[in-house]
Amino acid sequence: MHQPDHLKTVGLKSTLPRLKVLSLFEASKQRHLSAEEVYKLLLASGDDVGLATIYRVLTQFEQAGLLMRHHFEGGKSVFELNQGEHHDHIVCMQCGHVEEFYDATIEARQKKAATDRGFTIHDHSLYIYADCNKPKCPNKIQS
Amino acid sequence: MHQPDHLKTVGLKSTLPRLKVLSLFEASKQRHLSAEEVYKLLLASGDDVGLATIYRVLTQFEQAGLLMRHHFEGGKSVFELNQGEHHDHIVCMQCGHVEEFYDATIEARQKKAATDRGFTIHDHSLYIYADCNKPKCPNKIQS
DNA sequence: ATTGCAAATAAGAATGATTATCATTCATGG
DNA sequence: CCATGAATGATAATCATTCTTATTTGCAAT
Repeated sequence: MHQPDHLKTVGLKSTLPRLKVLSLFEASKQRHLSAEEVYKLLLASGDDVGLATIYRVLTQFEQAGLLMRHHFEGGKSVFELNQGEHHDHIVCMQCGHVEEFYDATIEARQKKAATDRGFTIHDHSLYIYADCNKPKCPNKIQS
Repeated sequence: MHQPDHLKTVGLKSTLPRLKVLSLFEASKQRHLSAEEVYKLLLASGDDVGLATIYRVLTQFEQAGLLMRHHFEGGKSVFELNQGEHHDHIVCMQCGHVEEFYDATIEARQKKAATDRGFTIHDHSLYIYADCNKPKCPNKIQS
């Protein structure tokens, strides 16, 4: 998926903490992780990386375009691997399950809404909050 | 705009702090206010309401449907009067200027995206981050 | 291999937003 | 008017995040 020196190609030195964080995102079943979750997962696998470093590295990865930051409800940021294609999110308010979707019409209408008002669009965030109605939905938010 | 006992109709006692906060939103030129801003504006007009009360009242108003809470970038919540019609927001990243818009197509496509995946939609948030390109844009975020 | 220095790290203090606590005060029904 | 429960305000607590600082590391040039 990544060359060992992929970090260098984005202008970051290949340090152990950064490699650990990156491979965690590549290996994890959960696409969306918060700083706290990354911290705990690394701890659990024996890699004791300071929480401050996690925050720094996540921010660096975001700036480098490796990760994408999302502000879901709840005041904490979650990150996901930026694997090319843009998409928006549907979040289940019961179990926290996240599904991604992309709708070209929505994208186009957004651009139009912005340019019609003289704005130059930089970015946008669209989150749909819903119930997933899955039988497996544990009906509680996973922290 | 509001009957004097409008608060009662939503199950809240008509207390001074609540009336102050409500009329601030009704009077203010800025539709979007944070807790801190409400606090300072009330202070400035001689009404010394505790910050904790502001937070409490804003949350109560949100639950009562009087106010709508938004999570813009920057980690703090902003509130606006819930005056019926739903709309989304374009936020200028330079000056913080906010404009509202409504696009029926976007709304419809969102509903479709959710139901197509078996979700029951509860709510959504769509923020477009952009440059407003206004000559008056002071090119810095207003805190 | 050694040195030097910028970059990176860990630890914890500091910050900013928000919530919890709790004694006091207030609003409202009777 | 008065009791009673709700609301308030001052303050402490909490939570996520950022900053500070001392220390360590990467790595290129000796």
